[in-house]
Amino acid sequence: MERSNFIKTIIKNDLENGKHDTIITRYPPEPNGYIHIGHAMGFINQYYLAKDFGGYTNLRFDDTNPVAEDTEYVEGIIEDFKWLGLKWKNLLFASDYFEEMYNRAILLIKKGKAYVCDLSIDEIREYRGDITTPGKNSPYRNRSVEENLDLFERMKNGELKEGEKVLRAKIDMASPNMNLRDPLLYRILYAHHHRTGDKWCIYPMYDYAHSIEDAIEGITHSVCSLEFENHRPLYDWVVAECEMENVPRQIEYGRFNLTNTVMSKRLLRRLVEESKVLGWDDPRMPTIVGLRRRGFTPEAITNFVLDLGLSKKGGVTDYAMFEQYLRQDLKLKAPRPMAVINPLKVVITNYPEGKTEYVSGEWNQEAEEFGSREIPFSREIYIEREDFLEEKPNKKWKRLSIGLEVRLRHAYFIKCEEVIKDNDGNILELRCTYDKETKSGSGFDKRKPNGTIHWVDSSAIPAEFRLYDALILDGDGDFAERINPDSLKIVNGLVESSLSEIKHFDKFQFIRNGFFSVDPDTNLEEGKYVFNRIVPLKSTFKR
RNA sequence: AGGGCUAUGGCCAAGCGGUUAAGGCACUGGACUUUGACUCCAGGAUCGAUGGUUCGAAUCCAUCUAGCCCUGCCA
Repeated sequence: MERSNFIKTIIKNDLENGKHDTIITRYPPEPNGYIHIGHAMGFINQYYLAKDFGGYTNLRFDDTNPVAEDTEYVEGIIEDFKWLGLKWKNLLFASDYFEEMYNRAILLIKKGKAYVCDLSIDEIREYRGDITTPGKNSPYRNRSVEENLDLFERMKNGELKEGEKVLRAKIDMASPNMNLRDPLLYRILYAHHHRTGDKWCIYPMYDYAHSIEDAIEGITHSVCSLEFENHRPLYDWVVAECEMENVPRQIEYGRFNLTNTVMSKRLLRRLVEESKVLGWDDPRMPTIVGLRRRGFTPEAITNFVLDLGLSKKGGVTDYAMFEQYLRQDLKLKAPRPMAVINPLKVVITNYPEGKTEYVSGEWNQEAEEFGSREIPFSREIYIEREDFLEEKPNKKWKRLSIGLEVRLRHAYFIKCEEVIKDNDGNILELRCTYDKETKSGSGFDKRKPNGTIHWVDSSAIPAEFRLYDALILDGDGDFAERINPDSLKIVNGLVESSLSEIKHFDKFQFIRNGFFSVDPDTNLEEGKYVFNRIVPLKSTFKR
């Protein structure tokens, strides 16, 4: 709890002043789609806000619009939040309170604070006025309490058609805050609700429902994003006029965005529907299912969100910051085997044919508990094509070139003697010699190699590597025109044979290549190995 | 009669009248290195602008500028 933010300050004060003894927050997703990292940020913050102060959080589905919502989504959302390691005291639904909301609406009517309005949707819009001109009172605004009660009853009983009438709060048609111009409280909807079925045909609107939900649950701090700031007066109005016992305080924070991606359900849906990505769980998607498949861990996401902080300013955070949290998380957790993504064959001419020896390599030199494995080494090996240039381009070049000697990690120094090319000049293979004296671990220090490169031998397993890049390119303007056509590259390479028994979602740091996660497309029986690159390693290498 | 909100180095973000204005990411040097990784060291802002209050202001006041949100029977 070292890092402070304005909401923590508020909570701390409320605790010190004795306004509250326990802090209760809530996260209220609408079950109408998949959640993304922006939602995760919301819940993670609410969760730790309460937890850090000894309180708790409720997960409450805001299911007041049956037209858009579905049980399928609530299950998906729960699964995603569980995977993130989030915990909630109560799993609730706005629909749990429909009865209570209905009763409070009647109270409002009796107090003369709400009325049934017959205006059509277009008329309501017209009467509302606009930003600079005050609205006009609805001609139905002054109906008697008895008439309102009767009409509202008939709305509830299904005696009216959709759109025929609505229940409205009686506040102020001239308010500069549009939300206070007699906002709608209930509308008629003959839609099947995923939980209440056909029991109701009137459904409460967000502003009315949300306030009551929070109050019923005794939420102390109702945290939401900035766009609800203008709704706060209405939120407070509902809580007060409905005479709710608990008075929650709504606090708004700025949402965060990440560079090189999009964070809106609408846009994400478009990517899926227009087949710009393979689905909601495409590893390029910022959805939780996407990030998970890509290989991001709950710890990396949580630490990132917590360190990001919270403010009223929102903003766009560098994707690089997010990547760094993944590297930090996996640094000591992932074994570090060798994989060659773009193989170039190397024949070690002075190594005996048919011979295979085993060299020892620790799985992770920064985490000894991983131990080590024996890596087969033989006459034919493969190195990364990018690790060879015929001529050393500059003094900084720390890889292989003709006449140069490099260390094969965990094995021997090899020296490039000859390049074999086809008729078009493409490099087919390299002929090298090795020096038996230089074996790793032998303590050989007579010469310094030109660098250390990774390799695999001919027992390596063919594998598919999926390399991801920014989904959305930098720039302004329509995001559709900034979709990166090269956000996914699929290449075929090799991984060392010790990875034969991997499981889906296993994570590795392939030496010098980056962090990878085993994709669920992997099928060992079929010999199909698929690795997603989560993030590359940082590099100061410049050509 | 429009209202609400925001403004601290490239990006997040602490700071709440007296600090050499935290920290992370990014970037640039350098050390180390069997990953050009990791780790370690070094490097940058006077706080949107302008006035004012004060012995003293990023922190208080005024004005201005820029950006975001609000006119769904969505949430």
